[in-house]
Amino acid sequence: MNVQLFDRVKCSECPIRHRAVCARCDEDEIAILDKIKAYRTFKAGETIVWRGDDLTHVSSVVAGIATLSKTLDDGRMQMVGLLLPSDFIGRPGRKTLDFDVTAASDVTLCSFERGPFERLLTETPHIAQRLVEMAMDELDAARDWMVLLGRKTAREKLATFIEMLVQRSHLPGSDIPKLILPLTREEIASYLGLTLETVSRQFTQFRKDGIVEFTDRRHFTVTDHAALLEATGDDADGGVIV
Amino acid sequence: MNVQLFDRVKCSECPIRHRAVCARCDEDEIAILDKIKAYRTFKAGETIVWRGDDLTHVSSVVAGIATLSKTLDDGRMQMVGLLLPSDFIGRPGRKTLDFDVTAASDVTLCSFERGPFERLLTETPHIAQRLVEMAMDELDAARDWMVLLGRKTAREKLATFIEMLVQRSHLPGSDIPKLILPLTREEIASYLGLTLETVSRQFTQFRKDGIVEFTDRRHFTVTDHAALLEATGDDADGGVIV
DNA sequence: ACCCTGACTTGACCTAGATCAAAGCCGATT
DNA sequence: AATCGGCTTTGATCTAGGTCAAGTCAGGGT
Repeated sequence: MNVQLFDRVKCSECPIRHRAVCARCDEDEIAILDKIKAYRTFKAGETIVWRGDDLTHVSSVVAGIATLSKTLDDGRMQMVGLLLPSDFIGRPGRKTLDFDVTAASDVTLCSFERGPFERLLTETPHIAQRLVEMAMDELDAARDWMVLLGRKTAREKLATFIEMLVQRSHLPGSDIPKLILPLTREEIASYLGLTLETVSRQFTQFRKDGIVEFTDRRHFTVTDHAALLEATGDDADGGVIV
Repeated sequence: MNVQLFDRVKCSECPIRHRAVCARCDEDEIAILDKIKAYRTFKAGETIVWRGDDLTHVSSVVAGIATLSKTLDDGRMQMVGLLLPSDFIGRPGRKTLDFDVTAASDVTLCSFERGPFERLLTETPHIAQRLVEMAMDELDAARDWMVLLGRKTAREKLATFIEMLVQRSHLPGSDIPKLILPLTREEIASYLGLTLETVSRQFTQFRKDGIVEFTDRRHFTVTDHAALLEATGDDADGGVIV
């Protein structure tokens, strides 16, 4: 993904136009955003926001993947969120974040200065509404993750993680889930409350079970989606009765 | 807590007047709420809202304690939130909840019918703002809990739970934390991602370590608050340097 | 007073996943 | 093409916390 390229993209052609914080905006509102937005990019591994730092910008992720994580004094780390394209960084009424935001891959953000953006919020209910909606979705996701962290086995955790990738990257048209693994084993472990060794072992098991197939370390396909769902430990059926 | 009593309480004398969803309302706005509110009570153990059920009312907890919990098909359960007085049940733009809400003790709610309340929301920014603020706080709490569930030891989990009780029930004036344990060992275990036996063992350990002292099963005092903080595993010092 | 009953404690044992340690693998660098 | 340095895999061992199984305790009802 080329920054310079993105720099010239109009909102109307933006890949996340209909999912991001601007999703509900009409043409006039988009025109305002278009004027005050600025793309920013971060290399894989760079920290986008430090916990507690003054948030100069709020942003939408346009491309790439970022992680939200918290660290205990002794170094133990827990990821508390994963940002994929269209996800938002920043919160109404907060100047700081209580976690680090890190680029897991190269990341392109569509950013707004916080001050102007918050002023805009008061005048543009479509943005405020969408922001609240997105925050509510995050809260739901956080609670699902609490169940995963508190009660699921290592196998169930990894299955749930893979299924989440399928859900989030599966475009309604296509049907063969060919996936890119956006995180290292260590990062996945941090997300799932496991160690990297356990994650690796579970991947191996899924391979042996014929549930996934790797082409290389970062690319794989789900070869048995039913078995994957079964392995998540969640209410498996979405209403399908045979 | 007597229902009949509460039925006659004016908002202006309500114990949660300045912390609940109505916290920012002025006298005129409160007058409107006062007219459409209704108290409802639930006995300990009763379910207040079933996951997925149509939410007829939204409510603030006035007295008592309620739990939010999710259950996996095979019965494993994880609490995903604890509602204390002033906490809110219901969400802007949602007709259902994705978890069960259960009365852990006898509970008194201040309820509004969902329809009228949501209409009110659009006209009363003070309520909408406060609701968003409270949701954001919940999201923060959920993320802290993810760290607890994913990375903390049993001892750290229980210490964090007790410290949370201290924080939430410690009125700024008083200074001897004499606490009521609002949950059974099993419920605490469900909240902490542990088993009830482990919770019991850790309580015993804290007793032996002289950190807490029980008068009976539900009442105790924190006798060594510094040691309690130390045991939580969090950044212990709130800036205090000796 | 005396059961019940449900909540709690304690002990013995077991296991999933952590920890420690050693290779493999692969892309980047020279 | 050889070396290097991050990842990743795999194996051996350890342990925190789960599981199973007795008790113990306290309060409420008859």
